[in-house]
Amino acid sequence: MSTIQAPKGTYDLLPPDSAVFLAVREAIAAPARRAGYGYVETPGFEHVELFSRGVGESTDIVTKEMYTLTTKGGTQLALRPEGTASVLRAALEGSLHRAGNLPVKLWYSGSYYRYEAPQAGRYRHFSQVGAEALGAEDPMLDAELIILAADAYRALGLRNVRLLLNSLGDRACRPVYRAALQDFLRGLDLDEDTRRRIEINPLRVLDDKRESVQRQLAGAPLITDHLCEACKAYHEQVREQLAAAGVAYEDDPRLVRGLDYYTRTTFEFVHGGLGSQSAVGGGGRYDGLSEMIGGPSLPSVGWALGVDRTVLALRAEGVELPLPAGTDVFAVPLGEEARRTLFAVVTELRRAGVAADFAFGGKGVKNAMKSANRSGARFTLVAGDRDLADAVVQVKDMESGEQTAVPLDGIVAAVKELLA
RNA sequence: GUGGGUGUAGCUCAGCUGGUAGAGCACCUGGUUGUGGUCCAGGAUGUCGCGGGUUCGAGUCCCGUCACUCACCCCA
Repeated sequence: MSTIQAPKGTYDLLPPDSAVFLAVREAIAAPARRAGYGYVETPGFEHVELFSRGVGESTDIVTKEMYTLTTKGGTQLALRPEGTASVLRAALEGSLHRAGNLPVKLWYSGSYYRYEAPQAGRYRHFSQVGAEALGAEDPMLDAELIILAADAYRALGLRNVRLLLNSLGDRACRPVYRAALQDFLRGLDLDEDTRRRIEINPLRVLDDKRESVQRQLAGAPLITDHLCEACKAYHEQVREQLAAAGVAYEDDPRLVRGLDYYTRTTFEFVHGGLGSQSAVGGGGRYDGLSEMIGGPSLPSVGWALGVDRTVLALRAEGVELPLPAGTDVFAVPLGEEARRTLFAVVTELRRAGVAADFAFGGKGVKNAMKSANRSGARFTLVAGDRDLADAVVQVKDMESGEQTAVPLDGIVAAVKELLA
């Protein structure tokens, strides 16, 4: 046991579990890639202002959850707490929006950092896969993204993911609603922190999970009743497309997300198996974000799905992903000459596309066979002096236990044939 | 930041009102001079989180401390 441990709130991905994470990442990204989303990768840290202006000065993320650092030159940087602002910044900086092909569709996968008290499903270093579609105001685009996410969860075999849907309105109708909500909230019996939140970001009070607060919110004005005609029509079209695609959703007029940049469509995928957390993924439209970080008007929509939380959800549902075997063939040599010969065969097999491994370390046969068994290989190649004298290799089927001699000079083709 | 729970073998954990540490699994060796998974026989393994105190004696009681974990807040 080493004295130095991983920092609080972080985790290592080790075999065999790491294979599940890899598969989840791949499964979440796959639908987006098929839908024309290109891969984007941005730095792990950015200028602090990107997040303070983008994500919002009043959000928890910016006020208390960012890892910030000052460079030797005095530049204020922050480890990225989320992906959208970075991706938008990168797209603007790379002028992707001027290539004349809107929307710009991008997907990404990476690590994010928030300084929070860790608990089940919530880490200081976490992993998410995201997709963003920049520069188009089209309800079908909102629907496309939601469908892609829903399809990703379905492909993974998750059955109990629920989709919550809401619209937060736009520049025209949100301020009116905001004021109405503030009026209502000011009349409630709330603690000091929450009262402050009423003035800064009243919508987020709706998100408070405390029973004492929720009870008082029963009669709160709903955004749904305050949407302008344009927003109402837009939202209706998103819902229509989801229904047409067979994606089940629940209208949740209380759904508010923790980032300030959302407008109109917002959604959250929730799951009951994550401890006290519920969101496995979420996103929405952010028509004003580009301007907030100094860019042109670029109405956009996107989501980010948590990889670790998706893994938790899979575990909670008892879903076992079909993971490809790591090793197809395992070679067990007996003696020095056989070591050289079989090592060459293993190299050849790998070059021919067969996952092959070798008994390293000069272990005894019994031990080497044990390694072969643990590798999960379908076949084991065994060879010693006797076999080499006959120019053959013993090919053992690890399921049936049957073993047959195969000529050495046709071994790769023969093994490929057996695996086909 | 605040509260609860837990720290004993590689892993999961047992250890009652204090008497010098245990199980299952995993691991290793042999039964099988060149064969795994099953079976049988045998074997190794611990600063009982750390520091202090009480005691003839502490894994067990007391104090402190650290770590992990869950929950509040918030979110992926």
